[in-house]
Amino acid sequence: MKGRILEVARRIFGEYGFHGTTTRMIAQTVGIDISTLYYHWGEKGDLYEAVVLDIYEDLREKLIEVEGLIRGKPLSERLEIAINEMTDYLFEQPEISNLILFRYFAKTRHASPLDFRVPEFMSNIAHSMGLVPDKAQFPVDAKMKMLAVMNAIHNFVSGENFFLALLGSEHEAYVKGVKETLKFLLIPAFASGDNPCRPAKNA
Amino acid sequence: MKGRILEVARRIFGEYGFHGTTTRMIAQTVGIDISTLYYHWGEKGDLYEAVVLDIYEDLREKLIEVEGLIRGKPLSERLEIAINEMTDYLFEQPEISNLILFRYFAKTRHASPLDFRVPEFMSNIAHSMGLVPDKAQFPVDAKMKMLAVMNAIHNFVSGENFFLALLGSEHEAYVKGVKETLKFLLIPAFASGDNPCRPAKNA
DNA sequence: TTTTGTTTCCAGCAAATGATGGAAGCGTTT
DNA sequence: AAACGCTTCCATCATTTGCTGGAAACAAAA
Repeated sequence: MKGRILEVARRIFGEYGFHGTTTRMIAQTVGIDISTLYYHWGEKGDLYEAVVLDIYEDLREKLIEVEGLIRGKPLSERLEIAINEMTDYLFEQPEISNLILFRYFAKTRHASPLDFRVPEFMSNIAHSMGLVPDKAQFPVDAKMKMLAVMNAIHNFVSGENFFLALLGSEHEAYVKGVKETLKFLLIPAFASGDNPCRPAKNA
Repeated sequence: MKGRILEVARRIFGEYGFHGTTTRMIAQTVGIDISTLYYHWGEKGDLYEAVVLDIYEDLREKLIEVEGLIRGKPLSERLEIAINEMTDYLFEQPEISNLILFRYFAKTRHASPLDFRVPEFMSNIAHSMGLVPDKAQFPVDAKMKMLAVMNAIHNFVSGENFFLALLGSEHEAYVKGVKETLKFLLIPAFASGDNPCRPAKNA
Protein backbone atom coordinates (compact mmCIF):
# COMPACT_ATOMS: atom_id res chain seq x y z
CA MET A 1 0.00 0.00 0.00
CA LYS A 2 2.66 2.43 1.04
CA GLY A 3 4.30 1.77 -2.30
CA ARG A 4 1.12 2.24 -4.30
CA ILE A 5 0.54 5.59 -2.65
CA LEU A 6 4.06 6.62 -3.55
CA GLU A 7 3.56 5.68 -7.19
CA VAL A 8 0.38 7.68 -7.50
CA ALA A 9 1.76 10.60 -5.54
CA ARG A 10 4.68 10.70 -7.91
CA ARG A 11 2.43 11.05 -10.92
CA ILE A 12 0.15 13.63 -9.39
CA PHE A 13 2.82 15.78 -7.78
CA GLY A 14 4.56 15.63 -11.13
CA GLU A 15 1.52 16.92 -12.96
CA TYR A 16 0.31 19.60 -10.60
CA GLY A 17 3.30 20.50 -8.47
CA PHE A 18 3.32 20.67 -4.72
CA HIS A 19 0.69 23.31 -4.16
CA GLY A 20 -1.44 22.15 -7.05
CA THR A 21 -1.77 18.72 -5.53
CA THR A 22 -4.05 17.93 -2.61
CA THR A 23 -3.72 14.91 -0.41
CA ARG A 24 -7.31 14.13 -1.29
CA MET A 25 -6.48 13.95 -4.99
CA ILE A 26 -3.84 11.34 -4.27
CA ALA A 27 -5.97 9.29 -1.90
CA GLN A 28 -8.89 9.37 -4.29
CA THR A 29 -6.76 8.20 -7.21
CA VAL A 30 -5.35 5.35 -5.16
CA GLY A 31 -8.89 4.58 -4.01
CA ILE A 32 -8.28 4.82 -0.31
CA ASP A 33 -9.35 7.04 2.51
CA ILE A 34 -7.30 10.12 3.06
CA SER A 35 -6.29 9.11 6.57
CA THR A 36 -4.74 5.90 5.26
CA LEU A 37 -2.42 8.13 3.33
CA TYR A 38 -1.53 10.09 6.44
CA TYR A 39 -1.07 6.86 8.37
CA HIS A 40 1.62 5.73 5.95
CA TRP A 41 3.37 8.92 5.04
CA GLY A 42 2.71 11.56 7.64
CA GLU A 43 2.29 15.07 6.41
CA LYS A 44 2.06 16.13 2.79
CA GLY A 45 5.53 17.58 2.74
CA ASP A 46 7.03 14.28 3.89
CA LEU A 47 5.30 12.40 1.11
CA TYR A 48 6.58 14.96 -1.36
CA GLU A 49 10.12 14.54 -0.11
CA ALA A 50 9.78 10.79 -0.44
CA VAL A 51 8.60 11.21 -4.01
CA VAL A 52 11.56 13.39 -4.86
CA LEU A 53 14.01 10.93 -3.34
CA ASP A 54 12.31 8.17 -5.28
CA ILE A 55 12.67 9.85 -8.64
CA TYR A 56 16.25 10.79 -7.94
CA GLU A 57 17.01 7.17 -7.17
CA ASP A 58 15.42 6.03 -10.43
CA LEU A 59 17.28 8.65 -12.36
CA ARG A 60 20.55 7.69 -10.74
CA GLU A 61 20.09 4.07 -11.76
CA LYS A 62 19.28 5.04 -15.31
CA LEU A 63 22.33 7.26 -15.53
CA ILE A 64 24.54 4.44 -14.34
CA GLU A 65 23.01 2.19 -16.96
CA VAL A 66 23.64 4.74 -19.69
CA GLU A 67 27.16 5.24 -18.46
CA GLY A 68 27.77 1.54 -18.98
CA LEU A 69 26.28 1.65 -22.45
CA ILE A 70 28.51 4.39 -23.75
CA ARG A 71 31.76 3.45 -22.08
CA GLY A 72 34.63 3.15 -24.54
CA LYS A 73 32.73 4.51 -27.54
CA PRO A 74 33.92 7.58 -29.42
CA LEU A 75 32.60 10.88 -28.16
CA SER A 76 30.00 11.78 -30.74
CA GLU A 77 28.57 8.28 -30.51
CA ARG A 78 28.48 8.57 -26.74
CA LEU A 79 26.46 11.73 -27.05
CA GLU A 80 24.07 10.20 -29.53
CA ILE A 81 23.43 7.12 -27.43
CA ALA A 82 23.05 9.10 -24.25
CA ILE A 83 20.56 11.44 -25.87
CA ASN A 84 18.51 8.61 -27.32
CA GLU A 85 18.47 6.63 -24.11
CA MET A 86 17.69 9.47 -21.77
CA THR A 87 15.05 10.92 -24.04
CA ASP A 88 13.20 7.63 -24.37
CA TYR A 89 13.48 6.96 -20.68
CA LEU A 90 12.18 10.33 -19.60
CA PHE A 91 9.32 10.32 -22.06
CA GLU A 92 8.22 7.08 -20.46
CA GLN A 93 8.25 8.67 -17.02
CA PRO A 94 7.59 12.34 -17.53
CA GLU A 95 6.98 12.83 -13.83
CA ILE A 96 10.71 12.66 -13.37
CA SER A 97 11.32 15.65 -15.58
CA ASN A 98 8.31 17.46 -14.20
CA LEU A 99 9.36 17.06 -10.62
CA ILE A 100 12.95 18.01 -11.25
CA LEU A 101 11.93 21.18 -13.02
CA PHE A 102 9.44 21.98 -10.31
CA ARG A 103 12.16 21.71 -7.74
CA TYR A 104 14.43 23.95 -9.72
CA PHE A 105 12.00 26.68 -10.44
CA ALA A 106 9.08 26.77 -8.07
CA LYS A 107 9.19 28.13 -4.58
CA THR A 108 7.32 26.06 -2.04
CA ARG A 109 5.66 28.43 0.39
CA HIS A 110 7.34 26.54 3.22
CA ALA A 111 11.10 26.44 2.95
CA SER A 112 12.45 23.19 1.64
CA PRO A 113 16.04 22.10 1.93
CA LEU A 114 17.89 22.62 -1.31
CA ASP A 115 19.01 19.57 -3.10
CA PHE A 116 22.20 17.71 -2.58
CA ARG A 117 21.98 14.80 -4.93
CA VAL A 118 22.26 16.68 -8.20
CA PRO A 119 26.01 17.33 -8.14
CA GLU A 120 26.79 13.64 -7.88
CA PHE A 121 24.68 12.86 -10.93
CA MET A 122 26.20 15.60 -12.93
CA SER A 123 29.70 14.61 -12.04
CA ASN A 124 29.15 11.06 -13.24
CA ILE A 125 27.50 11.84 -16.50
CA ALA A 126 29.82 14.72 -17.22
CA HIS A 127 32.78 12.47 -16.80
CA SER A 128 31.45 9.80 -19.11
CA MET A 129 30.54 12.41 -21.67
CA GLY A 130 34.15 13.41 -21.75
CA LEU A 131 33.41 16.84 -20.38
CA VAL A 132 35.83 16.70 -17.50
CA PRO A 133 39.18 15.02 -17.89
CA ASP A 134 39.56 13.87 -14.35
CA LYS A 135 36.65 12.82 -12.20
CA ALA A 136 37.93 14.43 -9.05
CA GLN A 137 37.67 18.03 -10.18
CA PHE A 138 34.52 19.31 -11.76
CA PRO A 139 34.86 22.97 -12.67
CA VAL A 140 31.90 25.32 -12.58
CA ASP A 141 31.72 25.88 -16.32
CA ALA A 142 31.50 22.15 -16.94
CA LYS A 143 28.70 21.93 -14.40
CA MET A 144 26.79 24.63 -16.19
CA LYS A 145 27.15 22.84 -19.49
CA MET A 146 25.77 19.72 -17.89
CA LEU A 147 22.86 21.66 -16.46
CA ALA A 148 22.07 23.07 -19.87
CA VAL A 149 22.09 19.61 -21.38
CA MET A 150 19.94 17.97 -18.76
CA ASN A 151 17.49 20.82 -18.68
CA ALA A 152 17.12 20.79 -22.43
CA ILE A 153 15.83 17.24 -22.26
CA HIS A 154 13.63 17.87 -19.26
CA ASN A 155 12.08 20.85 -20.94
CA PHE A 156 11.00 18.95 -23.99
CA VAL A 157 9.62 16.12 -21.91
CA SER A 158 7.79 18.29 -19.43
CA GLY A 159 6.47 20.68 -21.99
CA GLU A 160 5.23 18.05 -24.37
CA ASN A 161 1.56 18.92 -24.14
CA PHE A 162 2.15 22.58 -24.60
CA PHE A 163 4.65 22.13 -27.39
CA LEU A 164 2.61 19.53 -29.22
CA ALA A 165 -0.21 22.00 -29.55
CA LEU A 166 2.21 24.68 -30.56
CA LEU A 167 3.95 22.61 -33.21
CA GLY A 168 0.92 20.70 -34.39
CA SER A 169 2.77 17.42 -34.12
CA GLU A 170 1.93 13.96 -32.84
CA HIS A 171 3.77 12.26 -30.03
CA GLU A 172 6.03 10.05 -32.11
CA ALA A 173 7.16 12.74 -34.48
CA TYR A 174 7.69 14.96 -31.48
CA VAL A 175 9.99 12.51 -29.73
CA LYS A 176 11.96 12.08 -32.91
CA GLY A 177 12.19 15.83 -33.31
CA VAL A 178 13.38 16.23 -29.75
CA LYS A 179 16.25 13.85 -30.31
CA GLU A 180 17.25 15.57 -33.51
CA THR A 181 17.09 18.98 -31.96
CA LEU A 182 19.18 17.90 -29.02
CA LYS A 183 21.78 16.39 -31.29
CA PHE A 184 21.76 19.48 -33.44
CA LEU A 185 22.57 21.56 -30.39
CA LEU A 186 24.83 19.31 -28.42
CA ILE A 187 26.98 17.43 -30.85
CA PRO A 188 28.60 20.43 -32.52
CA ALA A 189 29.32 22.03 -29.16
CA PHE A 190 30.66 19.05 -27.31
CA ALA A 191 32.25 17.18 -30.16
CA SER A 192 34.30 20.14 -31.30
CA GLY A 193 37.42 18.41 -30.02
CA ASP A 194 36.75 15.50 -32.34
CA ASN A 195 36.34 17.76 -35.30
CA PRO A 196 39.79 18.74 -36.54
CA CYS A 197 38.34 21.81 -38.21
CA ARG A 198 36.88 23.63 -35.26
CA PRO A 199 39.26 25.25 -32.80
CA ALA A 200 38.87 23.92 -29.28
CA LYS A 201 38.62 27.31 -27.67
CA ASN A 202 35.69 29.68 -28.08
CA ALA A 203 35.68 32.50 -25.58
CA MET B 1 -3.82 50.99 -8.14
CA LYS B 2 -4.92 48.48 -10.70
CA GLY B 3 -1.46 48.72 -12.16
CA ARG B 4 0.32 48.33 -8.85
CA ILE B 5 -1.64 45.18 -8.16
CA LEU B 6 -0.63 43.81 -11.52
CA GLU B 7 3.05 44.49 -10.86
CA VAL B 8 2.99 42.72 -7.54
CA ALA B 9 0.88 39.87 -8.85
CA ARG B 10 3.39 39.39 -11.59
CA ARG B 11 6.24 38.95 -9.13
CA ILE B 12 4.35 36.66 -6.78
CA PHE B 13 2.74 34.46 -9.39
CA GLY B 14 6.19 34.22 -10.90
CA GLU B 15 7.71 33.02 -7.66
CA TYR B 16 5.07 30.63 -6.45
CA GLY B 17 3.08 29.67 -9.48
CA PHE B 18 -0.69 29.79 -9.76
CA HIS B 19 -1.62 27.40 -6.99
CA GLY B 20 1.24 28.49 -4.77
CA THR B 21 -0.02 32.05 -4.79
CA THR B 22 -2.99 33.23 -2.76
CA THR B 23 -4.89 36.39 -3.44
CA ARG B 24 -4.18 37.34 0.14
CA MET B 25 -0.44 37.17 -0.46
CA ILE B 26 -0.76 39.62 -3.31
CA ALA B 27 -3.07 42.01 -1.47
CA GLN B 28 -0.86 41.94 1.60
CA THR B 29 2.27 42.70 -0.43
CA VAL B 30 0.56 45.61 -2.14
CA GLY B 31 -0.69 46.73 1.25
CA ILE B 32 -4.36 46.74 0.44
CA ASP B 33 -7.40 44.82 1.46
CA ILE B 34 -8.13 41.68 -0.41
CA SER B 35 -11.47 42.91 -1.68
CA THR B 36 -9.82 45.87 -3.35
CA LEU B 37 -7.96 43.34 -5.41
CA TYR B 38 -11.17 41.60 -6.36
CA TYR B 39 -12.79 44.92 -7.11
CA HIS B 40 -10.15 45.69 -9.73
CA TRP B 41 -9.41 42.32 -11.20
CA GLY B 42 -12.23 39.93 -10.55
CA GLU B 43 -11.33 36.37 -9.85
CA LYS B 44 -7.85 35.02 -9.33
CA GLY B 45 -7.72 33.31 -12.69
CA ASP B 46 -8.48 36.58 -14.47
CA LEU B 47 -5.67 38.35 -12.70
CA TYR B 48 -3.35 35.52 -13.63
CA GLU B 49 -4.34 35.76 -17.26
CA ALA B 50 -3.72 39.49 -17.17
CA VAL B 51 -0.28 38.88 -15.72
CA VAL B 52 0.57 36.43 -18.46
CA LEU B 53 -0.58 38.80 -21.16
CA ASP B 54 1.46 41.54 -19.53
CA ILE B 55 4.69 39.58 -19.54
CA TYR B 56 4.15 38.42 -23.10
CA GLU B 57 3.73 42.00 -24.15
CA ASP B 58 6.97 43.02 -22.45
CA LEU B 59 8.79 40.11 -23.97
CA ARG B 60 7.47 40.93 -27.39
CA GLU B 61 8.74 44.49 -27.13
CA LYS B 62 12.15 43.34 -26.01
CA LEU B 63 12.39 40.86 -28.85
CA ILE B 64 11.57 43.58 -31.35
CA GLU B 65 14.26 45.75 -29.81
CA VAL B 66 16.81 42.96 -30.08
CA GLU B 67 15.78 42.28 -33.62
CA GLY B 68 16.64 45.86 -34.45
CA LEU B 69 20.00 45.60 -32.72
CA ILE B 70 21.21 42.61 -34.64
CA ARG B 71 19.86 43.40 -38.06
CA GLY B 72 22.50 43.29 -40.75
CA LYS B 73 25.24 41.87 -38.57
CA PRO B 74 26.94 38.57 -39.38
CA LEU B 75 25.34 35.49 -37.90
CA SER B 76 27.66 34.62 -35.06
CA GLU B 77 27.63 38.23 -33.94
CA ARG B 78 23.83 38.24 -34.09
CA LEU B 79 23.77 35.23 -31.82
CA GLU B 80 26.20 36.76 -29.39
CA ILE B 81 24.32 40.02 -29.12
CA ALA B 82 20.96 38.32 -28.82
CA ILE B 83 22.23 36.07 -26.05
CA ASN B 84 23.77 38.95 -24.13
CA GLU B 85 20.72 41.14 -24.48
CA MET B 86 18.12 38.55 -23.65
CA THR B 87 20.09 37.15 -20.75
CA ASP B 88 20.56 40.55 -19.13
CA TYR B 89 16.95 41.46 -19.73
CA LEU B 90 15.53 38.29 -18.26
CA PHE B 91 17.80 38.35 -15.24
CA GLU B 92 16.39 41.77 -14.49
CA GLN B 93 12.85 40.44 -14.67
CA PRO B 94 13.03 36.81 -13.70
CA GLU B 95 9.25 36.63 -13.31
CA ILE B 96 9.06 36.55 -17.07
CA SER B 97 11.05 33.37 -17.30
CA ASN B 98 9.34 31.91 -14.29
CA LEU B 99 5.88 32.50 -15.61
CA ILE B 100 6.66 31.22 -19.06
CA LEU B 101 8.10 28.03 -17.70
CA PHE B 102 5.18 27.63 -15.34
CA ARG B 103 2.81 27.86 -18.24
CA TYR B 104 4.75 25.32 -20.20
CA PHE B 105 5.09 22.73 -17.53
CA ALA B 106 2.52 23.04 -14.79
CA LYS B 107 -1.04 21.91 -15.03
CA THR B 108 -3.55 24.28 -13.53
CA ARG B 109 -6.27 22.27 -11.87
CA HIS B 110 -8.80 24.22 -13.90
CA ALA B 111 -8.24 24.02 -17.62
CA SER B 112 -6.62 27.08 -19.11
CA PRO B 113 -6.56 27.90 -22.79
CA LEU B 114 -3.25 27.03 -24.33
CA ASP B 115 -1.16 29.86 -25.54
CA PHE B 116 -1.34 31.50 -28.88
CA ARG B 117 1.24 34.20 -28.75
CA VAL B 118 4.34 32.06 -28.66
CA PRO B 119 4.48 31.13 -32.34
CA GLU B 120 4.58 34.73 -33.42
CA PHE B 121 7.54 35.45 -31.14
CA MET B 122 9.39 32.45 -32.30
CA SER B 123 8.83 33.24 -35.92
CA ASN B 124 10.27 36.71 -35.55
CA ILE B 125 13.34 35.82 -33.62
CA ALA B 126 13.98 32.70 -35.67
CA HIS B 127 13.95 34.76 -38.80
CA SER B 128 16.35 37.35 -37.49
CA MET B 129 18.64 34.64 -36.22
CA GLY B 130 18.89 33.32 -39.74
CA LEU B 131 17.20 30.08 -38.85
CA VAL B 132 14.51 30.27 -41.45
CA PRO B 133 15.26 31.63 -44.89
CA ASP B 134 11.85 33.02 -45.61
CA LYS B 135 9.61 34.45 -42.95
CA ALA B 136 6.42 32.97 -44.33
CA GLN B 137 7.21 29.33 -43.72
CA PHE B 138 8.49 28.18 -40.38
CA PRO B 139 9.11 24.44 -40.38
CA VAL B 140 8.64 22.35 -37.26
CA ASP B 141 12.30 21.54 -36.76
CA ALA B 142 13.20 25.20 -36.78
CA LYS B 143 10.51 25.84 -34.20
CA MET B 144 11.95 23.17 -31.98
CA LYS B 145 15.39 24.67 -32.21
CA MET B 146 13.96 28.00 -31.19
CA LEU B 147 12.20 26.42 -28.27
CA ALA B 148 15.42 24.82 -27.13
CA VAL B 149 17.21 28.14 -27.30
CA MET B 150 14.59 30.15 -25.46
CA ASN B 151 14.13 27.51 -22.83
CA ALA B 152 17.84 27.30 -22.20
CA ILE B 153 17.86 30.94 -21.20
CA HIS B 154 14.68 30.72 -19.17
CA ASN B 155 16.03 27.75 -17.28
CA PHE B 156 19.13 29.50 -16.13
CA VAL B 157 17.20 32.57 -15.13
CA SER B 158 14.44 30.74 -13.31
CA GLY B 159 16.70 28.27 -11.64
CA GLU B 160 19.19 30.83 -10.43
CA ASN B 161 18.66 30.27 -6.73
CA PHE B 162 18.86 26.55 -7.03
CA PHE B 163 21.83 26.59 -9.33
CA LEU B 164 23.73 29.20 -7.37
CA ALA B 165 23.67 26.94 -4.35
CA LEU B 166 24.63 24.01 -6.50
CA LEU B 167 27.54 25.74 -8.17
CA GLY B 168 28.66 27.78 -5.22
CA SER B 169 28.78 30.92 -7.33
CA GLU B 170 27.73 34.51 -6.85
CA HIS B 171 25.19 36.28 -9.00
CA GLU B 172 27.59 38.14 -11.26
CA ALA B 173 29.81 35.20 -12.02
CA TYR B 174 26.69 33.18 -12.60
CA VAL B 175 25.29 35.55 -15.19
CA LYS B 176 28.63 35.59 -16.95
CA GLY B 177 28.72 31.82 -16.88
CA VAL B 178 25.23 31.59 -18.29
CA LYS B 179 26.18 33.70 -21.28
CA GLU B 180 29.28 31.66 -21.92
CA THR B 181 27.46 28.38 -21.62
CA LEU B 182 24.76 29.53 -23.99
CA LYS B 183 27.31 30.65 -26.53
CA PHE B 184 29.22 27.43 -26.12
CA LEU B 185 26.07 25.53 -27.00
CA LEU B 186 24.43 27.73 -29.56
CA ILE B 187 27.13 29.25 -31.65
CA PRO B 188 28.64 26.00 -32.91
CA ALA B 189 25.22 24.62 -33.72
CA PHE B 190 23.71 27.60 -35.45
CA ALA B 191 26.81 29.09 -36.97
CA SER B 192 27.77 25.89 -38.74
CA GLY B 193 26.82 27.48 -42.02
CA ASP B 194 29.36 30.21 -41.41
CA ASN B 195 32.06 27.72 -40.66
CA PRO B 196 33.34 26.34 -43.94
CA CYS B 197 34.64 23.27 -42.17
CA ARG B 198 31.46 21.82 -40.80
CA PRO B 199 29.02 20.24 -43.21
CA ALA B 200 25.59 21.84 -43.17
CA LYS B 201 23.70 18.59 -42.80
CA ASN B 202 23.71 16.49 -39.66
CA ALA B 203 21.01 13.83 -39.63
C1' DT C 1 -24.08 71.35 0.82
C1' DT C 2 -25.95 67.73 -1.33
C1' DT C 3 -25.42 64.37 -4.80
C1' DT C 4 -23.14 61.12 -7.37
C1' DG C 5 -19.73 57.92 -8.66
C1' DT C 6 -15.63 55.64 -7.55
C1' DT C 7 -12.52 53.31 -4.55
C1' DT C 8 -11.28 51.12 -0.21
C1' DC C 9 -12.03 48.47 3.79
C1' DC C 10 -14.48 45.50 7.41
C1' DA C 11 -16.82 41.43 8.32
C1' DG C 12 -17.97 37.20 7.04
C1' DC C 13 -19.52 33.02 4.20
C1' DA C 14 -18.90 28.53 1.88
C1' DA C 15 -15.88 25.41 0.20
C1' DA C 16 -11.47 23.28 0.16
C1' DT C 17 -7.61 21.62 2.53
C1' DG C 18 -4.23 19.63 5.86
C1' DA C 19 -4.56 16.91 9.60
C1' DT C 20 -6.25 13.81 13.71
C1' DG C 21 -8.80 10.59 17.17
C1' DG C 22 -10.99 6.66 17.61
C1' DA C 23 -13.56 2.81 16.18
C1' DA C 24 -13.83 -1.15 13.15
C1' DG C 25 -11.66 -4.80 10.26
C1' DC C 26 -8.42 -8.41 9.79
C1' DG C 27 -4.82 -11.69 9.99
C1' DT C 28 -1.58 -13.98 13.27
C1' DT C 29 -0.32 -15.71 17.52
C1' DT C 30 -1.44 -17.54 22.00
C1' DA D 1 -11.71 -17.86 21.68
C1' DA D 2 -9.08 -14.17 23.17
C1' DA D 3 -5.32 -11.07 22.59
C1' DC D 4 -2.43 -8.56 19.76
C1' DG D 5 -0.60 -5.61 16.08
C1' DC D 6 -1.30 -3.63 11.96
C1' DT D 7 -4.18 -1.31 8.56
C1' DT D 8 -8.27 1.02 6.97
C1' DC D 9 -12.09 3.97 7.39
C1' DC D 10 -15.64 7.36 9.39
C1' DA D 11 -16.39 11.58 11.46
C1' DT D 12 -14.63 15.72 12.54
C1' DC D 13 -11.57 19.97 13.38
C1' DA D 14 -9.10 24.16 12.53
C1' DT D 15 -7.23 26.82 9.06
C1' DT D 16 -6.80 28.55 4.64
C1' DT D 17 -8.61 30.19 0.58
C1' DG D 18 -11.55 32.20 -2.98
C1' DC D 19 -14.90 35.38 -2.98
C1' DT D 20 -18.88 38.81 -1.73
C1' DG D 21 -22.23 42.31 0.51
C1' DG D 22 -22.41 46.42 2.43
C1' DA D 23 -20.79 50.26 4.81
C1' DA D 24 -17.39 53.97 5.07
C1' DA D 25 -14.08 57.23 2.76
C1' DC D 26 -13.11 60.17 -0.79
C1' DA D 27 -13.36 63.24 -4.63
C1' DA D 28 -15.61 65.69 -8.14
C1' DA D 29 -19.96 67.65 -9.90
C1' DA D 30 -24.42 69.90 -8.96
